[in-house]
Amino acid sequence: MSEVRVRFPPSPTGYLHIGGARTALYNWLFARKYNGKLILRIEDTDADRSTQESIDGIISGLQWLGLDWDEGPYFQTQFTHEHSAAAERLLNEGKAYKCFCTREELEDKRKAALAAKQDYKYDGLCRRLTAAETAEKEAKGLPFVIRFKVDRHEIGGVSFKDQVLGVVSRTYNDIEDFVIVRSNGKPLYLLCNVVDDIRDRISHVIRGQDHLGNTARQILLYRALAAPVPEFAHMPLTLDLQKAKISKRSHGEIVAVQFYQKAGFLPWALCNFLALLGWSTSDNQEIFSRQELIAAFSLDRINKANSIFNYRKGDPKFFTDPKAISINEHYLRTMPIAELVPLVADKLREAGLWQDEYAAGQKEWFISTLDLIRSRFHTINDFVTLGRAYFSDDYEFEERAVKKNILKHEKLREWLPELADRLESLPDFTHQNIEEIMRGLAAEFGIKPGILINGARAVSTGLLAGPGMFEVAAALGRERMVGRLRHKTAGLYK
RNA sequence: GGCCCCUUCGUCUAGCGGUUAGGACGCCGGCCUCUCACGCCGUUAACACGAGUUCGAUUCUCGUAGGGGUCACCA
Repeated sequence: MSEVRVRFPPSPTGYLHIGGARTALYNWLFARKYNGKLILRIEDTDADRSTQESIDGIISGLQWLGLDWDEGPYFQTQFTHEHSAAAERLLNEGKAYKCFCTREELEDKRKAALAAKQDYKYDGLCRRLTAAETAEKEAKGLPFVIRFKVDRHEIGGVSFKDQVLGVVSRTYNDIEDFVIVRSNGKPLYLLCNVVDDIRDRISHVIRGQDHLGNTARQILLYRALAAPVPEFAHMPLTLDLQKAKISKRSHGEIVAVQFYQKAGFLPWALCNFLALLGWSTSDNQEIFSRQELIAAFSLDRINKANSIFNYRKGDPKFFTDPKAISINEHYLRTMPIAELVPLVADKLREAGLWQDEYAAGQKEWFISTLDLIRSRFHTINDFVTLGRAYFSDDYEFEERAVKKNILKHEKLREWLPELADRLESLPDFTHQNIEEIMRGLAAEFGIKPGILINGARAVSTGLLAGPGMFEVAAALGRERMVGRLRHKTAGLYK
């Protein structure tokens, strides 16, 4: 294979959504696998809808995901003259023509065709204009668009071998003379895209299947411009549970990459999940490091069928596709703890819970505490919510925890402060010693150890569930543990 | 409606003529246990339908149905 050059060309009309991110990811994987180049090109020709905010969002989203590019960002509007020149060239070579039909005329014909249940395609009225007629209309100052002249003499059509779909064909008859330049002189997407891909020497166009219908027309353009036609790979689309294409408009932030960033996802976990949405290996491996995924990725193992992004609106436990969550959890508890530390530190800073000591004198404590609590967390946000009691004395009490583990046993009001006394006098505050004390005390009281243990957990962390209590106590430290048992217990009975 | 693409458990998927149709997530159950997770073990659940080709079709072909995409002077 000669030099691999692929591109990701978002139009900056909204945030980066997961479908776009997946397209970017597949392009990135392909480029990295073949030591090629990934080009980022912002397709901002639609001035009305393009915004700087959107551009910033797309770029920061890609950066967060760790998808780096080699060239760009280029901006399509920077090359308007090239697009126009290409149109001019096609016009001069007789491969395109000026069309003076008005929108109204076209609209009427379209409606008439629709009413008669006929398929509408441009009838080629202006294609049949003589040079003199064209000149005359132009002299009158009539506005015109430029249409590409689709070959009408040759039978057959355009066909290409899609890297995902296989051979895809379309007859010339099904392709109308499409507009390549607006009446205001601005070139249209179909042309711009091809001209840019030619200039950027794109070897593989990897994009969504929603572009499948554009491909035949674009191939015609490549040929007319005497440029080599790239390989195409059309990825399946991502649909929602109702099988509608996911979009920013109808699905909101759940499909925005930024949402996952805010929700405490690990960027690579999201990439890993996205990679699996429409692609797989023959051995069904599902967890991949970067290097593994780059090595394993291939276009021909991209699934042909659309996949469904499985999320249930309004279910807090599954606020997004459960598989995405489970992959995130997997990384959360298996990734090297050293890599997790800075990510959690950022979240703690945002929440105002960070202390510089965590990176200095208490570094070892900080690391081991994260390690202790991470196995039951779903996202890194959980460190500042469910994990709050480890970093602050100001934490909430879960109602169920208080009810079930405190109020149910009236005597805990005395037992827990007593436990505090015992713990305070412990020579070494290790979890083994703590266990000995707690079990011993429970025996003295003649109660099941669980009552004392769960009560202590509820008071010291505010939660119903958590890691083993003796380790929790050790992590909290003698001072905080004793203090909480002593001073926070009574208040819970009010 | 025209054109194009697609169709295996609820979801993501493996399978490329002969399999008890496999895995993952979710669900449910169990083990572990101070709780909840983790981990481990197990259960539930699928080849859209109909013809053909074949000794034999989930797999190949053709229909039907269903789904999706696209039909702009948006990208």
